[in-house]
Amino acid sequence: MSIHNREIADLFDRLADLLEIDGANRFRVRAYRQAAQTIGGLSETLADRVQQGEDLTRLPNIGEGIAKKVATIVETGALPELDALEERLPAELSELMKLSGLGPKRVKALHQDLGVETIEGLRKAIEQHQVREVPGFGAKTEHKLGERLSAWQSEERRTRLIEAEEVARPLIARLHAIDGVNAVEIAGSLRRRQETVGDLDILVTAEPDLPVMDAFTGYEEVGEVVSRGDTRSTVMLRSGIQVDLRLVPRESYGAALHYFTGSKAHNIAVRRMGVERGLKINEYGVFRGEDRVAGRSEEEVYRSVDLPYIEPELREDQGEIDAARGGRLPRLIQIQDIRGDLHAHTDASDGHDRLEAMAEAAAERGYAYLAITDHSRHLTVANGLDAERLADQVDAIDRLNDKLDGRIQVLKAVELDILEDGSLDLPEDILKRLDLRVCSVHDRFDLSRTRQTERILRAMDSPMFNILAHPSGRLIGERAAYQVDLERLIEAAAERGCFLELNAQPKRLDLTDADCRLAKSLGAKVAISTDAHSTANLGYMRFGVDQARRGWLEAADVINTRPVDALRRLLER
DNA sequence: GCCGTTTTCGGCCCGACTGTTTTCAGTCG
Repeated sequence: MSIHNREIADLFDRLADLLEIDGANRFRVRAYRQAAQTIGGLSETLADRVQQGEDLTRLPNIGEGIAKKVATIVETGALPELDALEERLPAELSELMKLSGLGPKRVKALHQDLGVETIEGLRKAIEQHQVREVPGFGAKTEHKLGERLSAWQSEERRTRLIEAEEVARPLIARLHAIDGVNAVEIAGSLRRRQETVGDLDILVTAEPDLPVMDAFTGYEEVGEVVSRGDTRSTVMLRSGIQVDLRLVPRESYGAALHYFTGSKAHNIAVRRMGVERGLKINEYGVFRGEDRVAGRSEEEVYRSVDLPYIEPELREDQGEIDAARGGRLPRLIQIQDIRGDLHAHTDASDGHDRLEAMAEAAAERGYAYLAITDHSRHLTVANGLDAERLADQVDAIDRLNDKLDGRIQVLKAVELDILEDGSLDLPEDILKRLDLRVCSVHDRFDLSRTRQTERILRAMDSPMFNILAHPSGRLIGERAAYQVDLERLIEAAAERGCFLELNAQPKRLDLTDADCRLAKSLGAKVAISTDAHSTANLGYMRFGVDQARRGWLEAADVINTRPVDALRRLLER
């Protein structure tokens, strides 16, 4: 099996870590990190491209040297330069650098002076008060490191977007309530709508001398005040989420929002464009010499480097700057473009609400259609429907549609299990009575990549197959994706006139942003669906749309932006 | 180590906060 992009990127990240500890040229270190970022963000499988003899130097941040190293990794699975370095420096030192407060210089000092090689070794050194004796360290640093070490090991996980929003909401409200505060904005990865966020970044603009920092560090959910200054403070909430607050004057709003939204790589790229134009871009504005020439709005910042506004979801330095420069930015899909939901359950299987209630709720959202997709018989834990019960539901939907009088169309559908041998869970005669069939894998996640891929491809061969639901099966932070060749599935879907679901459940968000880009590049269209198990769940649609935006999708790339007639035509195979 | 409508060599984003320092290095975002 070929090596994943993520694994290649990790090798370069580890190489960068150890080189940094070793005191190598910092720009060389950065080059490896940038290469790792490029590789990690690719939607195509790099190993396949290498094997096809493709020239990797076409990729940003990949030159002759790194291209050669990638080829070696693909061929042998190893990076010789990293192996050589690990002869001299323990590999786990790069783990130590992940601890907040420890960078390359301090890790090197701990290693050289105390012989610390592992996390466990650091713990012992702290307990024996050896760390405070190392030059550059002191008792206070030692104490803080000890505290962070315990907290860090108990949980080191990113927070899902929906939970981060819930944590942010009351804090935002508290800051808003301060008299004289102009704006409170969520920035960072939450604003970029990344599926998980590491910390929360909040930007405040206010008149001078307001008690903003007091309100922030005094918030009742704060566990530890990590740092506190006049313009920037960091706290750790009791929930384990770190929050950074940045306070700037009103005229810096746009520059600060841009700076604080990131991503870091995007900011660097924009600032570099500034340098080329003789401008200095920081969080206070855009400057030519001493003169501020822009910074009130993000648009101004972009305009100063001759770029159009770039949506936050695109700011990953994954080609958006080039696209902006060339006038090729996508017109990202918006929530208002969505005309219906194609995956929803009722209490006939494992949903909470009745058919009528689901239809009403969808109509209230302004949808033109809602597909009812209860589970099929094989999924017994979800009370899956057999042919008979499904036939009853089909009749019930017909009656309901008559009653609804065109306010919304309820589509007759099913979420059909793909069985282990690739056959579908219900006979064709009942499936033919449906408007569409959403198909999914709910068991045997352990199949080999080849068998899992063939299983789904075989299912797609059936003319009954319309949409592949939650294509990877992952649950963010809980369950990894099953092994499958998604690229082949996407190609197959495009060839056969099938579609891929972007499941909008906040813990699924399956497809990923990179998968969406891959689907678009291979000409496959996507259905953004909530997989709602209650009327409230229909509101998850916005998370799916956000993920699609991160995947550069436009309304035309998504089938449930179509009116119902056009949708029906698309579903004919 | 990468990169170039100025450049194939000489640059490489920018500032805040902390702790250990007597003026700044290290770390972080």
